[in-house]
Amino acid sequence: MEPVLSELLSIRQKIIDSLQRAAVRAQKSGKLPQVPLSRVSVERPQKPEHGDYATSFPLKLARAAGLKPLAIAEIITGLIPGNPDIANIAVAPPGFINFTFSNEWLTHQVDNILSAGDTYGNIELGKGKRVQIEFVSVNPTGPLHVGHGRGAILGSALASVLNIAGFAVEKEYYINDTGNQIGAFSRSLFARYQQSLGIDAEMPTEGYFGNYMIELAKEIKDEKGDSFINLPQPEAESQVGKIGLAKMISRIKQDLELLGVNFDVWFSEKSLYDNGQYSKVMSMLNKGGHLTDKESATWFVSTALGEDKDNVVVRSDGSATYFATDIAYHYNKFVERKFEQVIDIWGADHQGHVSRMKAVVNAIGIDPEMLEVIISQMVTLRRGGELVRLSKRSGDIITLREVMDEVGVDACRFFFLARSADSQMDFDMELAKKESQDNPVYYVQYAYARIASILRLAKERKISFYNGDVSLLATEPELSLIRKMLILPEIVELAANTLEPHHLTYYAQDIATAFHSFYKQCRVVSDDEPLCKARLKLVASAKLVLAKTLRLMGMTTPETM
RNA sequence: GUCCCUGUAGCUCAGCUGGACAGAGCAGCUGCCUUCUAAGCAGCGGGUCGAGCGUUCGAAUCGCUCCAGGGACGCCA
Repeated sequence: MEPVLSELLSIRQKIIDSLQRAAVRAQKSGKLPQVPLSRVSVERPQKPEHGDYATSFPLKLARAAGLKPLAIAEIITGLIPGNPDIANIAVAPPGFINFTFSNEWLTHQVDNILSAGDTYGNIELGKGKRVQIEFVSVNPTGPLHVGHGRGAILGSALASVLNIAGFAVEKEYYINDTGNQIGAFSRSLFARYQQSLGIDAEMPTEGYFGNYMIELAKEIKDEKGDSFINLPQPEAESQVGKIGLAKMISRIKQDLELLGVNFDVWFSEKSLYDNGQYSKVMSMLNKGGHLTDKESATWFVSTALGEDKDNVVVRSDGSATYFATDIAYHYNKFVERKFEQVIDIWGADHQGHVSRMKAVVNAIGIDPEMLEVIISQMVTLRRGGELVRLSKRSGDIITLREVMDEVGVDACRFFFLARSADSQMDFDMELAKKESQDNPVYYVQYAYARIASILRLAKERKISFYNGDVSLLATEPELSLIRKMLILPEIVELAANTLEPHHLTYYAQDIATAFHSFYKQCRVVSDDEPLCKARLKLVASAKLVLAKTLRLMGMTTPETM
């Protein structure tokens, strides 16, 4: 599908170009001294009276040029040729130039949005660049909790944004299916399995004590009977562990699907050993002089790359650390699969891992800039103000599943998405439920449902509006709504550039506000047939914009509420 | 001790690639349902943007120093 070039982004570029050319022309004619011209940028003014776009270019130029900013603004403005799309170009103190779209251009965008349809909001920022985004990647040794939910929602929304921003995105879940914790998991599960058969088995001290392990063991007992107790213990642990692991993974998959999160690839850590890539990258690092042996273990010499300490990659017992397989994994991403950009979303507890991972990426000859790590900060779960522990190893936790069941998937997604990954968040379930009446989630969806209701009525009355004349849209609420709808491509651009999908939630509320206000002030289905048709076009285009935004956030679009 | 994140209205948070009098939701207070959904609209009140210094024509935004909260510093992942 070929993305439709955004009219908004192209008119923005035209404004920038016209400013640039006017400045050059001013210099040629001697009105402006020959000083280096910085790159012109335009921004969106906060106040509507300052127009649709504004530049502070004259202010930036003033010092070097030795002229008053206002004078420069006047000179440049005088040299910008007329454009029917721009109704007004105004100079404002202390030296801004403000541009206001013409109503003709604005209203025409309604038709543009309608013809773009589902592709409205798509931009060509990524130019097909191959991006891998890896997130969640929770050890399959326990159920997902709310912190994982946050990462999952962040990752899936970011992937959607990057996708419509023109990147070739691949979503991946890295399954830690080998190593220490899997061993502990298997031993714990086998102990629980024996217990479920009435055998007095002892849980390993490093084991997983959550109730889900007891249920899991019982499930295996019910399905497979007592056949495993006759095997030698290591064999039995391994087999029971394998079954348990598969069950855990499928449970995680189900929870994520319920949350509206899915992956293109489920990548097995174990496969890195099976296909030899782990040994390959280790010998590569060794050849590069990045490894050293001391205290009978093998270390990655990160101090040589500016880190404050070295890190073990192979333990004295010969087993690989988590860091070591992560090196192989990133080698696989960059070298074997040739991703041009890799985004990892990790929890706050992995924050110390970032710089050594970048160092190692550098050591295997990859520009560390190609690896982008987003740290999603902690979620503190509360219930009526009381703190709920999140530790996976100790007993009972509130799972993501329970939270989803209690507050609803849409609300979950919106709440988690509404905060930037950088800030810790308190998630009080009682509050989330209590506030659900006056929730921003419903506010946005309600706007959508109202739109659907209008279009239903129009259909009932058999009003066809394909030939509506959008130039009849002239009142303030109508034009404000159009202006808000136009921003979507810029929001997509912003979210993709900063990797911050939380902007979407604020945009969604903005557009809902503009619509609710329009709805209150402008009757759509009426006897004034030409106006009715024009407004139906506006409403239909608003539906597209709202649907697109909600879908990007992974939320549902209810036709009625 | 070192490193990372955060500190903006009573509460939860946007804004932070410097720009025009600091924003939203919730909570509080006023009004508005004979017409497409009042889960809505219109309005009011509420902030020394943690503190200080600096850079700049201009700082919530950049730099430095403090203070406070959270997290990380394992041959765990």
